Amino acid sequence: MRALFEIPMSDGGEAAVPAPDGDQPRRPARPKLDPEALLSGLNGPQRDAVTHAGSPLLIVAGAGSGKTRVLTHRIAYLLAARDVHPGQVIAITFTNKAAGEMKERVAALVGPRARLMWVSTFHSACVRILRAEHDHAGLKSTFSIYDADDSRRLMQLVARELDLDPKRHPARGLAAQVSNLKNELVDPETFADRAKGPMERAVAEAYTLYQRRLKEAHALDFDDLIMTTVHLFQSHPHVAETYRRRFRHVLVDEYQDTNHAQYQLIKELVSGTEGVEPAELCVVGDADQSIYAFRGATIRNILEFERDYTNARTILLEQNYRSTQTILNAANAVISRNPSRKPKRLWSDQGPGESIVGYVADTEHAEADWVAREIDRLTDDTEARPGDVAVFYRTNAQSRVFEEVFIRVGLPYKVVGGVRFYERREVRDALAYLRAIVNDDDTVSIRRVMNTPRRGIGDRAEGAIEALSTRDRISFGAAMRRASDAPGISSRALNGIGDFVGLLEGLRELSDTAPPEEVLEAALTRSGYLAELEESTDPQDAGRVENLQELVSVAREFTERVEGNDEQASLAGFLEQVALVADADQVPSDDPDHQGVVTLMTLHTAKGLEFPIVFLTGLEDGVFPHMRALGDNTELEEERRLAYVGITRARQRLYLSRAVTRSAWGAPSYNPTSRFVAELPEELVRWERTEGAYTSWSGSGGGVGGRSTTSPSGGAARGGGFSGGTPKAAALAQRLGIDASKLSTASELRQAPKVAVGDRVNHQRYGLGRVLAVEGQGPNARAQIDFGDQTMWLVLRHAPVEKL
DNA sequence: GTACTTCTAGGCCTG
DNA sequence: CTAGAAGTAC
Repeated sequence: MRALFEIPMSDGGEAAVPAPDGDQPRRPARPKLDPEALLSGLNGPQRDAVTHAGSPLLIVAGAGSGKTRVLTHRIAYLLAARDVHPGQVIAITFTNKAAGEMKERVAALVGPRARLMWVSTFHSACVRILRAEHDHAGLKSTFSIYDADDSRRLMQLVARELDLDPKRHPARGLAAQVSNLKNELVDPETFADRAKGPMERAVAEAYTLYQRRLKEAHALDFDDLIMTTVHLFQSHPHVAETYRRRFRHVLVDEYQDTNHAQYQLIKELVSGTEGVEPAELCVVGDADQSIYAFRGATIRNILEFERDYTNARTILLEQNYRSTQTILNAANAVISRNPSRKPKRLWSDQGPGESIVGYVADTEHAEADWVAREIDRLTDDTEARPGDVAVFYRTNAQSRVFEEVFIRVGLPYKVVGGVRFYERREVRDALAYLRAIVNDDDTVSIRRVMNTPRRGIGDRAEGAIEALSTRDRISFGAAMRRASDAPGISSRALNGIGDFVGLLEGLRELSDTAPPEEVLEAALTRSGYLAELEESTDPQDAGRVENLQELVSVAREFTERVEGNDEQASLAGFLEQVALVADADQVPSDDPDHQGVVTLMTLHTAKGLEFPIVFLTGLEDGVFPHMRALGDNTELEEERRLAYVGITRARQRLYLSRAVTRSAWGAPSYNPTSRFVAELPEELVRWERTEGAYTSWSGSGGGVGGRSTTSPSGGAARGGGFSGGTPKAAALAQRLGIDASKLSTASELRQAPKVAVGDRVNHQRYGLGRVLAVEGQGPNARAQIDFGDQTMWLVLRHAPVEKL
């Protein structure tokens, strides 16, 4: 990593002159950056937001109001008109994608100098600070970062150690509560003091031990990254002062999504100390788009900004450059139902545009049929390409029906969400190997892979090692090296442990000289992990091998990129990169036409995106708004904001649909119309079909035959899958700044497997079978397959069948 | 007795 | 789909 406080010469060759504050008279502008040019093309409020100087600034940016443009131009303006040095700017976003985009757009305005700014997510910024100040924070520089899954595993160990009843205190729940406490900056001692009742006391105990185990493992979980940084600033004022001196301009995007810890972090950064003036703060957000309360975001941070920061100025951006006025009217109507909301009304000069179209289907299948037919009509009329269309739903489970129908009619699509690349078991296993190599104290990672693949080390042996480590107060890794001292350990287990210890040592040695991708490959081959997958007959394992290959390429790209910056490619650096990238965001590719296929995603995932055509589906009370929100006004308001987010994604056409009956958990349920539909002014929506129009023609998905499109494999993914992680890997690669086109796309498109009579095949649902007959060719090929208990004809292109 | 495999129950809201 | 339980193999 680059030295933290290096302030090199700017690209123009001019010496950097840090400006004490913003309000000084203008100097002659740099020749390349004309402040006036930065303001051209902006509307009034946007201009004000860019030029405002001095007091804290809140930019309330409605959906589609040009928020990123304002932010990037403001940064450029600071440099151009106010002589701010880029090294004095820190801009914080929530996703890596947003950070990358902002960096790019600022660089386009101000040139390579942009590299001197910190533009990063909260988590990345904190890691950067903690790595630099690790000795002050009591950490070793190679600390591990635990994601939610690692946290849960550690919590499970802790809960077992404390003999907590797993029914009353599931690890998941404990981890969630601890996460909430950390987001509130409540440390274990404080919570233990105030814990009341057996439930809270159990949580307090778990939190205390969990935190101790984390420390022993030299690991931080995701929430720790923020909390530890805040505590570091509070307990080491001189450290805080260093950063306060450096960052004279603090900008925060998506401020409505900040939790208390993040709020406090910002507060620490911008508060003045003796001899240090407070930094200039600018936050951007939209309370109406706050949809992350469930993970600690608190809308109060944005609502109370003016109270938190005296002299604060608020600027409203209400002109929308994305949607038609009809769509905005719908959005305004829905969101205005939220009480105690600050008034804001989006408007557009694009005119009313198309009417919103509504549809009431009898079943969820009929709903999906209608969506497919409508997309087909739009594409046939060349009003849109599939890539212009997005289908939104409340929960991931709802995607299944759409996938089934889209596969059947041959409509190409992709699902965004679901199991992410880095969440896949094989990827996590591989990363656990790497973490065990880097950090010998990382108990969670060591325990994860010490018997993967099988080495004959079972629960009993694991317990014996743990007992030894407790008894002799040594780390789990150290105890493993002295396994023969562990009482009651079997010789079989001892052999396996010996193998594993030797393996790690060899890999550790290799990692001193070899780049990450080589260490990774060595770990996978030497451990036998790869061989086991390659020999497996389970068709899923082929995809796993592919995913591991992707991970190796990701590592290789990392090495190449880092070496290009004259930095040493370390394993720890790679792990850090992956840990941060693997966090919260999974954002679809930025491909201008969205890869030419219809995009399916949840409403939460849709935030920040836009599509010419949007289908908002499942508009039923109990589905959207979600059942769990129906009885709670606060949650209902958040659901309404979610509706607002969904509606405002649409540029030209908005479709609304619901199903009268929908089967959930096997049983059909009848849900009333979503209350959000009733909140729309009637004249905005043209209902193509309403309840009571029982001319049911669902089921056939008619009229879409004869296509020769290739269906993406996404449909098979959810059921346990054929699609490897390739699309996700591509997204990951993109976020890592890697050329995704270099990644294999072989598994992206599902081709009909070529089979002949007598071949053995594996069907995702029906299992092993033998081909009895084949008929037709190419996309139309069908095969008769004997599955033992039944025989059936299947269209090979659609059936989740794999040749063995 | 230990490790490993198979089975089934419980779970899904959203990142 | 994942974790615990029961069953099987060594």
